[in-house]
Amino acid sequence: MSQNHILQGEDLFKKIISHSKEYAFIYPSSEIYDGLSAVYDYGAYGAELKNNIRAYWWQAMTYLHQNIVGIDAAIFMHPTTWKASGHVDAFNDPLIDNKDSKKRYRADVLIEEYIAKLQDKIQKEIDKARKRFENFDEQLFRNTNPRVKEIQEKIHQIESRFKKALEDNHLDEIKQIILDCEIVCPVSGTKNWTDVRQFNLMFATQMGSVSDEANTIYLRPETAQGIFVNFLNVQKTARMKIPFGIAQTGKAFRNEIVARQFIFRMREFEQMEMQFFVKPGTEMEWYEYWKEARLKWHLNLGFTPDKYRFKDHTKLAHYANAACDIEFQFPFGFKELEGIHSRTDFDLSNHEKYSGKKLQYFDVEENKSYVPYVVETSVGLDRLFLAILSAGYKEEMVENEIRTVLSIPPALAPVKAAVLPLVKKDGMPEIAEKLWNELKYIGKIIYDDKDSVGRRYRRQDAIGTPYCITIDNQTLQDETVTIRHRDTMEQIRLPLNKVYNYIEQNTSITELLKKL
RNA sequence: GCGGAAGUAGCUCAAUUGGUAGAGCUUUAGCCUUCCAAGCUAAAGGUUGCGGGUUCGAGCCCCGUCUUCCGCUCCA
Repeated sequence: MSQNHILQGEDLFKKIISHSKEYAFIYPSSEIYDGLSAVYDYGAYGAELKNNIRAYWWQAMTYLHQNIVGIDAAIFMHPTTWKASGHVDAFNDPLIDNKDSKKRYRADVLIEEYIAKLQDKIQKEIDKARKRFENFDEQLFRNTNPRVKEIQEKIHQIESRFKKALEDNHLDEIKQIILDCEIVCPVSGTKNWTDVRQFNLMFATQMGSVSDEANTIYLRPETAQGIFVNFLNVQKTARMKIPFGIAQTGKAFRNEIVARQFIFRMREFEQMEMQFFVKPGTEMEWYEYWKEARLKWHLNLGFTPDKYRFKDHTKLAHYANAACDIEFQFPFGFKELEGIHSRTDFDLSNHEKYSGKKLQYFDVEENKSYVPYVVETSVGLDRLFLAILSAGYKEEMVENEIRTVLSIPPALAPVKAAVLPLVKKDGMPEIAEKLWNELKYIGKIIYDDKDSVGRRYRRQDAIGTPYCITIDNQTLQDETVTIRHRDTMEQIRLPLNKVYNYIEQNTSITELLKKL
């Protein structure tokens, strides 16, 4: 009998990475040139699996809801988009490292903390004086006390230097301020600093032939803004009434300081996002609704529920009033798979402000216009891909041999079935070819007549093919074939003319959606 | 970006003190085979990540660089 070979953690992760490459799922980008850091390409079966995951999401969103429609916005967007969204400010951090403690800090935070310390000093002087004098006049004290005046002057100097340095993007000057103020590392206590470096998480490029500042555009760091800027277009032309959602899948780009863990954090990645527009005040109900709906969608894939959990955000982003993640147990621990955020009216209001265009909805029931609130669901397609691989990868002992099998949902499997003539003679290949030609409209079907049938079964196990159809001696007599199941290795016998429906039913995304 | 470890065939790994780059699996072609990686024959696959240096001679030693994994850090 079979015995599970328990794999976890780093061992499992390494196996998945090499399995991905060996079986045409994922390769490092531009590998013949040594690869490109944190960029990967999807191979023959990887691309199929990825397409299937995307289809499962897209159909669940847009087919199963009357009030959700999809769009496909461009990656390039007007530069002001990213000012309105907050990405220009929030994604621009001057960072500095202490060489002794190896700790990294935001240079602007170090300086601000130093200024705060000076202000504490002034406060102490004031508190002391308050105790000493009756009829204490704080303003007078501030204006006259030489010690306080001196510190106040220093703060003023640093602030104006700092402000100018930030505006001019003068990183050397920011470092000089840190040195001049003799700011030390809280951990090592030394002033042994590296240069200040700017980390902009957005990739910039030029549009048009002349490269100057004005032509700088960014590769989108999230797909959501393509939905927000199209809010009115979609609402009016697709005739949507609140509450309604807009769904989109597509590439996004972030110049991560550290991008790691295989395809978990890549510089180029694909998001599947749905922005749900609701009446202000009802957002928390919808937030709860989507939390449940999204978890259910994940659980419907059939992996054990203990691999998923919710994690509430304690520190909320600048746009959110509630946020949580659906975390998945990857080989390297529980990590974010999907984010569900209540984004308030932050994005739409800001786009109103920056564009000067009204982005409001006229509610006939309320007889008034308002800026809708937004509840967002955002999944990383690549992360989901990795989740499915890591949950599905198994090594079993079968008669003292290791059987490697990708136990992934049949509806998502890159190859739906393999057609195998038991031997390459007696007309079996001809029947198999004919069957392949019938089945090919279902999805990717493999024909294989090389090597022993056992070996062919194992090859299909390794890429997660749920069904193997074998044409054998009995087929020649009664037109039945065996269908062998990937997970149990058990076989059933079926008439040739029933095979199409059997495979189609058991591997269709539609059937998976019906279970939701 | 810092620190640690690593990089040899598609995959997993060898290669004595610095002395002719190998094996298993996989792949391809064929033989034999009637249900779970069987056997036989043959073939393919490498500028040892890349670039320098030391040496009569470098996969091995030194320097640089790229990539990956781990730990920090970062993740609106």
